[in-house]
Amino acid sequence: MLNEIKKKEFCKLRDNVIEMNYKKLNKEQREAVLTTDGAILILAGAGSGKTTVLVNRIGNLLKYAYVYKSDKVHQDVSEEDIEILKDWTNGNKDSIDAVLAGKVSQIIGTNGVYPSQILAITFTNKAAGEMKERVRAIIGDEVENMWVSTFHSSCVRILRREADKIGFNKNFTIYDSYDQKALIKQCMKELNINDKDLTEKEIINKIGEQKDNLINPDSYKKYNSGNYRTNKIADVYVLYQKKLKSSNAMDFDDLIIKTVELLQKNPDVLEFYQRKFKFIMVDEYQDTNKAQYEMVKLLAAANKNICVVGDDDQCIYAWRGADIRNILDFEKDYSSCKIIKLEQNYRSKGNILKAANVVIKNNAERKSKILRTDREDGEKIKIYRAYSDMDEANFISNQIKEIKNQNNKKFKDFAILYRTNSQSRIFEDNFIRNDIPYRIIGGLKFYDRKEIKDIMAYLKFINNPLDDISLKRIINVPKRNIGDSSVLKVQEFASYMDECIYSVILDIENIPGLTPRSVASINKFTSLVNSFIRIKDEISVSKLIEEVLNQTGYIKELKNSTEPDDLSRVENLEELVSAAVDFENRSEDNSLAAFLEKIALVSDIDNFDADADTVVLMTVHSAKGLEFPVVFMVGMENGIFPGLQSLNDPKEMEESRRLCYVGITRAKEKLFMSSADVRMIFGRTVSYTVSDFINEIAPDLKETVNNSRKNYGSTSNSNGYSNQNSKVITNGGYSAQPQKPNTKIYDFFAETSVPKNTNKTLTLDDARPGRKVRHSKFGVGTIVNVVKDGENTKLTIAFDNMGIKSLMLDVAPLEVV
DNA sequence: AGTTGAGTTTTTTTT
DNA sequence: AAACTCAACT
Repeated sequence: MLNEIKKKEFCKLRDNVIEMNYKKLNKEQREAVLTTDGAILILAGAGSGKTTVLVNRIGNLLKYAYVYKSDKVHQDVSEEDIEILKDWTNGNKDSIDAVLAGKVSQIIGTNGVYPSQILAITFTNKAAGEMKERVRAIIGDEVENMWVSTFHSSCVRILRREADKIGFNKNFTIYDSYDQKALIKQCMKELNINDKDLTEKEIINKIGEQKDNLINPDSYKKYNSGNYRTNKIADVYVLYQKKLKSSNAMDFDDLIIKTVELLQKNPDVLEFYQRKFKFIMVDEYQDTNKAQYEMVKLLAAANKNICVVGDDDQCIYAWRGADIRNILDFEKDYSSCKIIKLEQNYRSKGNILKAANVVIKNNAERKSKILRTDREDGEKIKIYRAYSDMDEANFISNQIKEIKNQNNKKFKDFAILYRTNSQSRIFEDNFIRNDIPYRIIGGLKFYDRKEIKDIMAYLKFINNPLDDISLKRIINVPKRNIGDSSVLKVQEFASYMDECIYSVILDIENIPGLTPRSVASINKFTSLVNSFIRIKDEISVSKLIEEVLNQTGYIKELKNSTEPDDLSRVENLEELVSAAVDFENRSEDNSLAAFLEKIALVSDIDNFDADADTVVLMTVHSAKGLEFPVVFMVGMENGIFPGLQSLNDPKEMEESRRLCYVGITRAKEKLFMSSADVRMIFGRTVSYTVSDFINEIAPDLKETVNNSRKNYGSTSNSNGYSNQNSKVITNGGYSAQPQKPNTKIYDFFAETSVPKNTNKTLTLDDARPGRKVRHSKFGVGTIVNVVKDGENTKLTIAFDNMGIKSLMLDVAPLEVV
C-alpha cells in the first residue's frame, strides 16, 4: 500500500533528525533541540552552532509531520503497513485513519506541530534564507508554510493583511531613511524650526529613540513639553506621524510599532496570531529593542512556547535601541524558563578564542560565559603597526598574496573588517592596483543611487499616490518645467485642504496663483502618471519600469547627457530592470507592492554570496554571523576602533568591546589586527594610538609582525621591536624606553594603554588623541583632538566627569596618566 | 530656472 | 577629500 520510496523517505527523514539529535550534537545542543515546550533561553556563544540547534529544533518539532500526498483510498492494508503507520504517527489513530482514507496530506505525530505553526525570526533576510534551506533539507518543501523572516518582513506581512484595522491602506509605502529625512525636513519647515542647534539629524535620532521604546507622539509631547528643545522635537514627532499616516506610509520603526499597536488594540487579531504561532523562535535576541520585545511577548503570551537565542556579548546595536536587558531579564519574564548555555566553540582555533575571551572579560555587565574549543591553539594573533593607512593596506594585500600561495587559500577565505564604511576606500584602491578581486559589502547601496531612487520613487508613487514625498521627488524629474515655487504653491494648497498633493493636482484649476505654463506642465505630468497607474496591475514590474524609463524621457535625458557618470547610470537602470525580472521569476507574489517591499527591506548583507571568490570588505556589524578562515581587523586605533565618541563613555566602550569581540570571533584560523601611525581622516592627517582592545589581549596570545619594517630605521630590530613587542606593550610607558632618533618609532613605543602613573607633565609629543591625561582641576580625561594653532597647541579633552573642554597645551596643568 | 562657487559638513554602526 | 548646502549670480 505505502510504496517503498515513501517509506524510505520517511525513515530517512526521521533517522536524519534522530541522527542529528544524538550523534552530531553535544549535550547542551541536544537538550536545546529536545526541549520543545515552554520558554527556553539559549545563550549561544559565537560559533557555538546555534543555527544548527535552531534548525534541528524545528526538525524535531516537525518530526512526525510527514507529508503524505495521495488521493487513493487504500484497501489492501497489511498488518505490516499498519505497524509502519503506527510508527510514523506514533500511534495517532486519527492520522492513521486519514491516511487510509487517502484524504490527508499530512500525518501528525506526537508533537502535533504543523510547519505553519512555527514563527522563526532572524536578524537578516540572509539568515532567514539560510535557515529555510537547512530546514528544507529535513522536511522538504513544507518549509514554505513556515514563517522564517526578519522582524520587519514578518510585520509587513501581518500589516498588509490587517492594514485597514489601523487606518492604513494595504499597499502602504515603506519609507526608507531618505524619505524619512525628507519628511522630517518638511515638518520642521512647517513648524518654523530652523534653529541652528536643533538639527534634523538630532530630531530623527530622538524620534527613533522614542519609537524603539514604544513611546507615541502624544505621550512624548505630554512628558516633554516643559523643555524647549524636547517640546519642539515632540511637535515634529506629532506632525511627522500625522503626515506619514496621510501619505499611507510607514517608516522602518513604524512597521514594528504598528504591529504591536494592531495586536494590542485588536484582541481577535492577537488571538488569531497566537493560535497560529504555537512555537516562536527568535534569533539574535540580544539585539531586540523594546518594540520587538513587546511584539514577541504578545505573540507568545498564550502558548508560552518561546525559544530565544542570543549572546549578550554580541549585542552591538544598543545605539539602535537594542536593549541588553531583554536577554538578561528573560528569566524574569518567563519564570519557568530553561536556560541552556552553549559554550563549545566549533569555529576558531584556540588562541583566537582565548583572545576573544580575555577581551570580553573586561566588560562588567554580562552573563558569565566562557567559550572553549577542542581545536589546537593555532597561530598567535598577528599585530601589525603600519606607518600609514596606505602601508596598512599594502601590508594586508601582501599578506593575502602570501598566505594564499603558501596555504593554498582562495580569495574568499579573506575578510577585511573595519568599524566604519569609510575605511574601505583605501583598501579598494590598493586591491585594484594589486589585482586582488574584492567585494565591498555596505556603504552606498545599489538602491541608494540617485537614478535608482528616482525610478523607485515613480514606482512608489504609482503604487501609492498618497505618497507626497515620492511625488515631490519625481514631479520635475526629468525636468518638465515645474519649478520649486510651483511645487510649493501646490504643496501649500494641499496642506490647506488637508489632502495629498496628487488629489489637488487632479483638480489643478482650483489651485490659486499658478501660471498657465505651470498648470499645463502639471497637467501633462498628471496624465503621464495616471497612465502608469492605469496599467500598473496589468503589466509586470519590469515592464512598468521600462515604461517609466521611456515615457518620462528619463533614459533619453541620460543618454543625451555629456556627463561621464550618466553612462553608468543607464547601466544601473538596466540592472534595475534585471533585478525586477529576477524578482518576477523568483517571487510568488510578483505585484508592484511586493517588489517595493522586497527592495525596502533588503540589507546589503542579504546579497552576500559566500561562494564568489573575492576578498570581502565590510564593517564588523555586517560581519556578524559570518566566519572566515583569515580575518584582518583594521584601523585598530583609539579614535577609530573604539571610536572617539566611545573613548570617554563606559557604556559605549563596552559596546565597542563587544563589537571587537564579534570581530575576533569571525576568524577561524588566522587573525590580524592592524593600526597605523598616521592616517587621513576628513582630509586631515591624524595619528592615533594602538587600540586598547589590542592591549587587552594577553602577550602570549599575540605577536608583532613588523619585520618587514626593518628598512624603517636601524633601531627598530635592535630594540626588540618585532620580537618582544608584546612585552614592551605590557611593560608600560614609553618613558622606560631610551630616546629614539626616529620619531615615528619613538611614537610607536608610546602607544600604550596600560595606564602607568608617571606624573609626567604632558608634552607636545604625548599630546595625541586617545591619550588619558589628568588635569589638576578637571580630573582624568581623554584627549579627543589636537589642533596646532601657530605657536600654541589646542587640545580638546573629554573629561570623565567634567564633559568636554578645550585647553591650551602650554598653559593647562596636565599630566600623563 | 539653472549654474556656479564658497562654505560647510562628514564617519559610527543598519532593518 | 568628497559630498552636500545655500545663496548669489547668469
